[in-house]
Amino acid sequence: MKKRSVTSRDVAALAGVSQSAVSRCFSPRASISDGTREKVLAAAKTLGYRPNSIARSLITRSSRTIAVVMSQLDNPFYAQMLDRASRLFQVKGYHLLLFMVSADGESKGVMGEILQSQVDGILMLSASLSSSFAQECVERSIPVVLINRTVDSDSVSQVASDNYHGGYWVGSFLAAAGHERCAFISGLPSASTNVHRRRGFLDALAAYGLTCWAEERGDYQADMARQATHRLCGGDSRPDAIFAANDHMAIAVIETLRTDFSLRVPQDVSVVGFDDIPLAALPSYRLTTVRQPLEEMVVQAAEQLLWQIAEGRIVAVNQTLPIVPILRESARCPTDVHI
Amino acid sequence: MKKRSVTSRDVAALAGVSQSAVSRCFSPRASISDGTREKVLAAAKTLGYRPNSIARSLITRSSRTIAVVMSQLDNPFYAQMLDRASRLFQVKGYHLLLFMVSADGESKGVMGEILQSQVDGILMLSASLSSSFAQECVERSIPVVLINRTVDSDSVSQVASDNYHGGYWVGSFLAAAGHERCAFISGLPSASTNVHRRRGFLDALAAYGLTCWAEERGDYQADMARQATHRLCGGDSRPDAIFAANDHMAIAVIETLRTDFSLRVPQDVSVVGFDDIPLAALPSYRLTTVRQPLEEMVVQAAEQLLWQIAEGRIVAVNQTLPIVPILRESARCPTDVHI
DNA sequence: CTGTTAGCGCTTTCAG
DNA sequence: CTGAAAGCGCTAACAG
Repeated sequence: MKKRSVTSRDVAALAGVSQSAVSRCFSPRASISDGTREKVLAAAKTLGYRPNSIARSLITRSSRTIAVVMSQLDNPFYAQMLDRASRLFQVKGYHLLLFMVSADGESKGVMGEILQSQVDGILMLSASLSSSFAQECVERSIPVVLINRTVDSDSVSQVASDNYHGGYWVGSFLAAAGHERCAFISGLPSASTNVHRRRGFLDALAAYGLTCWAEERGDYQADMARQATHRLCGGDSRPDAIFAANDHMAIAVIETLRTDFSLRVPQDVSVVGFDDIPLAALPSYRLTTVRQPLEEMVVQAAEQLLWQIAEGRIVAVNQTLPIVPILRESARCPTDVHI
Repeated sequence: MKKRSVTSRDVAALAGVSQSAVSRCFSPRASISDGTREKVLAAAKTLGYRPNSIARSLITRSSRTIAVVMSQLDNPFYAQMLDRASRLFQVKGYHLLLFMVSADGESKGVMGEILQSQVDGILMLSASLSSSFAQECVERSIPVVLINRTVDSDSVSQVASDNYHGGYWVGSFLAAAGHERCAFISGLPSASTNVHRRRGFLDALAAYGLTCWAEERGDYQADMARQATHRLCGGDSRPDAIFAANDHMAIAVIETLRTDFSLRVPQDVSVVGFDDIPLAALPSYRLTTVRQPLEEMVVQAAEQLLWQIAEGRIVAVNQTLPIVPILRESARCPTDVHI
């Protein structure tokens, strides 16, 4: 057991004031005279007193804590998002409680724990939320914001980049450059990001009178993308362009193409990704990709969460942020590029 | 304000039992009859009751929460560690509270917040801890485990890989292969990992009658490593081997060598890293490096933390885990390799 | 096995 | 401005 810690009572006794005076001393906007404050602060210092935020949370009904749910910390894109979110909330006086779930589907158990942990808000970084859970959050008036994932509920906020048009851009870019056998390596089939990127890609291809030459499943994972590349190029004919649903996979595709098939990128096969992770810019890859406004997405999500918390009510907002095509050298370009 | 939530009282009233019966129902090993349990559970379900863990923490003096302090989420090595740690603690029924600090030195403010947040333990992932803080943690009997960082205090536990011998291996490997101008790109000067890797490297070189040809500061950051490479190779002569204090920098070094100086690795310059991040194994790099037992380090750190928490007392232990040299093709090999 | 009774450490009216 | 008093929701003796 932990040894009894120093309480506001102890400080009060030493300072010769009431316990509530001590409390006021550590409350932002409470009226207290300078004299008392000094006595209290002095006593607090000698005793090494720190207000117990658990007790504070219990009474204020606010833990100043945000739950972050995510699944893929190995994808630098989400690692970076977490980094940003953490620093951002820290500045606002909130702490992050981290929950990792398996890639697909939410862990039912985990969501239960989140609810019990009395967080003030929930941030889902590309993790799925069941509508029954969304419902329960609303009932407890805990705001939820999904980043890059949608849910069948009109009560949670969503922030996403324009995945459809990102996919559309890739499709038209590839088609305009004269590619005729465009393949798609998908992300998680259940992920809205994947669905939208794919839809956009297919629609663009169709607009050029093309169909997707082949489609393989990659689940947003590097090693699955590697296998998908093998299926794509192992036969008699092979694609002349591959759109991987994210950069993480696209890098794996490029490596596989070069190493296992001695194919050059983009001379033999064009490769396009999605996200624009730092790695994509390295000379070894020079990956043509679609940049998601990472920073902006986090900022918007945080703002929505914070605003709802301050307001004390749930106001669901759907935001779609514009993407930015990034032209590098991993894909052959149309003669004159129309972005 | 949050709407009043369902409490154990409400459940008790509906189930027609006492409030403490409800409490027992949700406590692991409390004696309660099946009949009562069913009634309570039924009532709880219809009301959507979830025990408030804040209130529970207040009385049990245990938040079942671990603070994780780290600075570099962009380094995949630490992202991976966080991932592992998170899942590991989750299984044990603990939650992680994430605190990001600036790369060097601890944020004084952050450590204060950690103390107030009443965590049961603190895990420092390559983040520094001042001895005064270590002291304060001991006084509150909050166990602390540092991973890959040491602190001048005999009351906190430390888990690290054998950085000295890792560096030593690199030095002797490079020297044995006949390299004569070995350069070192350092990590953070204040980091114990950097100090030990460097010391080992220098000692090995000395054993071969060599000295470090040049030393540049990289602070464990990719872009600083790029600049360091420029300083190293921009002059009249250049090193024939570069030891970067971690893989993250080594990758940047290779890219820079190839792109900005048209140098081949390892024919013109050998490059060795440290960590063995997933990227290091990619065909584009095939980085010779020193693997740290990531999984094992996290497991050991978690065990120590959990054990101390269970025991209720601080027992500082220093663990040094063996490293594993990974031979790939980014560095020229000695004719016959003695590992 | 169950209900009653004290609090955990703090914030927050409410008088003075 | 300050102290006294009443809980926040729950656990943990303690009787019955």
